[in-house]
Amino acid sequence: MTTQGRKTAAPRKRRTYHHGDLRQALVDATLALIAKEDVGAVSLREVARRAGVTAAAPYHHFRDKNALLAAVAEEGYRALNQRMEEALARTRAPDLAGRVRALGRCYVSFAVEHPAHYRVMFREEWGDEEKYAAVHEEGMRAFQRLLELTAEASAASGGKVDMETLAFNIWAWVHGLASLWNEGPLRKKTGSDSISPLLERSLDLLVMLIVGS
Amino acid sequence: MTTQGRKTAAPRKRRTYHHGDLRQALVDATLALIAKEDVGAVSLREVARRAGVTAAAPYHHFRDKNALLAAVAEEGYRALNQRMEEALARTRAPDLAGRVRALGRCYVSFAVEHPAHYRVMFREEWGDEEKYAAVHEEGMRAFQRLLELTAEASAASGGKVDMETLAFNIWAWVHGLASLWNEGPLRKKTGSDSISPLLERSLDLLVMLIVGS
DNA sequence: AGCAAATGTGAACAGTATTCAGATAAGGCC
DNA sequence: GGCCTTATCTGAATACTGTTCACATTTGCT
Repeated sequence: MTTQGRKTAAPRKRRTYHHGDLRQALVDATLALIAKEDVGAVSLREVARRAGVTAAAPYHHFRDKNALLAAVAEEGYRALNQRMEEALARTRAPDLAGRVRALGRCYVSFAVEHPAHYRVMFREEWGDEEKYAAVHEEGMRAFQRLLELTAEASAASGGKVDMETLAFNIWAWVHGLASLWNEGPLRKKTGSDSISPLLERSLDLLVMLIVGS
Repeated sequence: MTTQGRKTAAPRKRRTYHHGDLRQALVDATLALIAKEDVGAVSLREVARRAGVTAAAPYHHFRDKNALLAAVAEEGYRALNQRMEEALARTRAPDLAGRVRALGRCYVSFAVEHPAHYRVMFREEWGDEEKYAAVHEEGMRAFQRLLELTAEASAASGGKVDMETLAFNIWAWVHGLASLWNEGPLRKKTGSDSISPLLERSLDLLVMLIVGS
């Protein structure tokens, strides 16, 4: 890759031959790398280096580089799910609109506060459900939470719009918002360094659509 | 990367020492590669090989690998712009809703029909406006087209929603739809192999929001 | 204590981006 | 035509990468 003066230093000396919790250390190091550069800039060797271990060691914990990235994605989904759960529990306006707001706000906030995690969560790689079953399961759980809301909305509208279509579109909406913010275009065009103002106005529109359908 | 038996054959013999139009040949080869695998699977050497040239030759046409990808992105934006222009011209229901439909349909169709191009267009890399000015300019042109529509919509609503917020949200919406389709989740959850049905229902919702705002 | 399984090391292989000096062709100028 | 500057391409070199392998070291179980 870039021929910058990457510190090729040997891994830090460990006192013990065995690391202790290499698996998590690798996941953490990976996350740190993605955050600093890009998911494409992650090299297994650099990850191993940061964990204080040689390049071959990770293969005792992950089938290959993709499996390591999948573990990061899985961790991301788990964190998102937990956050969504908390957000729903904490909502003091538990009517439909209030919960839609809470969920949407929570989703976008997560993506914007953890762009590294978020980017890894959406990769074509995880399309193979058998190979990456864990990623799929956590992802499904999040979507399910959304479906519960749109089922209500759909029923309230007398079934004019079916719940799946509604769920797909809300998902696309917030995903697009988060992605375009993280990838740059929106952040650049708004000039702001916080997505909050735009997010709140967007939630207004979103609620408008839901109750008006 | 993968240790599959990649054909490491030497570049095809050319009659002429100079290629003729290496630059475009490289862009085309890159596109073909992205389409077959992923943007991460593009190697400059393989691109050069397919163009029948050695690994160092591309450096006379592009500063580095990123510059080559940027050229692909730029070409993508140009194609999208042209398509949007045609779509607007061809619309036989030129009222606001009709044009929003046309533009949205055209945007998502492009992204779904050219996932390779589309994926390259949205990379954080191009954030540096000075380095990748051409990419930015073409991207801006597309957004401008959208702003014209939302300006009308905003005015029609008596300014209840400002045109930029509206533009951002419509963009996020269609971008999310296209991305989630291309990355897999939506394609998988709908079970369909065409986005058309979902797209049309989504456009219904989109129009509902616009005229109802 | 002893042994099998889990976890680490080093060296190897094939592939990658990028640079550089030198070879070859094209195009303008006399 | 001849000549020379510039653009383009080659080959070899450097420093990376993912992955595999035989082997070393611990740990946990009996």
